[in-house]
Amino acid sequence: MGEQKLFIPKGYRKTKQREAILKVLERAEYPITAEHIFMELKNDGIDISLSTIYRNLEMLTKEGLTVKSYMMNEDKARYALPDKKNYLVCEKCGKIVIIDNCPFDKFKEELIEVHGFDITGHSIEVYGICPECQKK
Amino acid sequence: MGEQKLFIPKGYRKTKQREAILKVLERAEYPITAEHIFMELKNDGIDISLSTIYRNLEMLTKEGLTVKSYMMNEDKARYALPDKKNYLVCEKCGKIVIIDNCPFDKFKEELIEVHGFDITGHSIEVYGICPECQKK
DNA sequence: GTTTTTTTGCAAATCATTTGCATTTGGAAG
DNA sequence: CTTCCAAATGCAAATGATTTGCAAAAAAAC
Repeated sequence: MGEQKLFIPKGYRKTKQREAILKVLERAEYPITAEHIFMELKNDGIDISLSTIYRNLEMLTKEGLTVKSYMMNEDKARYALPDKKNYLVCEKCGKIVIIDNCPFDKFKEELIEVHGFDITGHSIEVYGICPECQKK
Repeated sequence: MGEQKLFIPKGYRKTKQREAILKVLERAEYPITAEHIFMELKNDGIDISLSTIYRNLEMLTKEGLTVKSYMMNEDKARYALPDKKNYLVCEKCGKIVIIDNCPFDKFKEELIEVHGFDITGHSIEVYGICPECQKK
C-alpha cells in the first residue's frame, strides 16, 4: 500500500534524527508542523531539538523531498511529502483531506500555453465544510 | 477597465488610513505584503502605523474582501483582492502573473462529488520559469 | 583509530505579527 | 454644531515561530 521510499538526499549524512523526521513525514496523512514532528518524536521517546527539525525540513524542502505550505488562519508552516500537497480543509472541524487525483494536471497545458511559463510546481488548497459538519 | 469597487464593510468606520489601504490593494497587480503597503503609503506621504495596516488586513480578510497567502521561500503574508488570488511565480526573477480564468472552477464539481465537501474557497499557487528567464 | 566535515543541541537573536493602553476620531444623537 | 461613546489609531512592548552562532557529538573518510 502507501509505501513511500523517502531517502536521505545524496551529499547528506544519515543520522538518527534525520531518519526519525523522515519517518514521521511518511506516516503523516497530511501536512504537519515542525512542532507536530517534535511532539510525535517525543512520544516515540526520541529526543530531538526543534532547531534540528527546522534545519532538516529546510533541507528536505530545498531538495524537493517535502513541500512547505501555510493553512488559512494559521501562522506556522506545514510540511508534507509532495503527494500530500493538495488538500481540502474543513472550516468547521479542521479536518484535512488529501486530493488524490490532482485536478491541476489537466490545466497545466492550458497554463503553459496562455502564459508561456515552464511550470515546475504548484500547490492547491481548498476550503469548505465537510460532510459531517454539514449535517450539524 | 479594471475598475474595482472596494468598499468599507458594513459596521466599520471610514477612516483615511482604511481608505488608503484599500486604494493600495486596488492598484496592486498581485498579492503584496503589509510592509509593501506601508512603504507605498509612505511614498504617497501618508503616515500610518504598521499595526493599523495589520489590523485592517485582518479585518478585510475576515470580511472576505482580501485573501491572504504565502509565497514559497517567503516568511511573510501577502494580501490581495480575491480576483488576484491565483498566480504564477517565476522562480528565477520572481515575476508574478495573475491567472485570470481560474482553472479551478471546472474542478469544483468533481471535488464536491468525490469528497462531499461544501466548497467555500480555494487558493492556487503555481511555480515555474517565465518566458523571459527561459531564454537566458 | 584518527582526522575531517557535517550535524546537533542549546541559548540567544530575529523578525513578522499581535497586543495593551492611552489618545484620537467618526458619526450617531440631540 | 456640540456632545458622547464606541471604534480606530499609534506607539511601544510582547509574542511566537523560525533562524543562527558556537561548541560538542557523530558520520564518513583516511
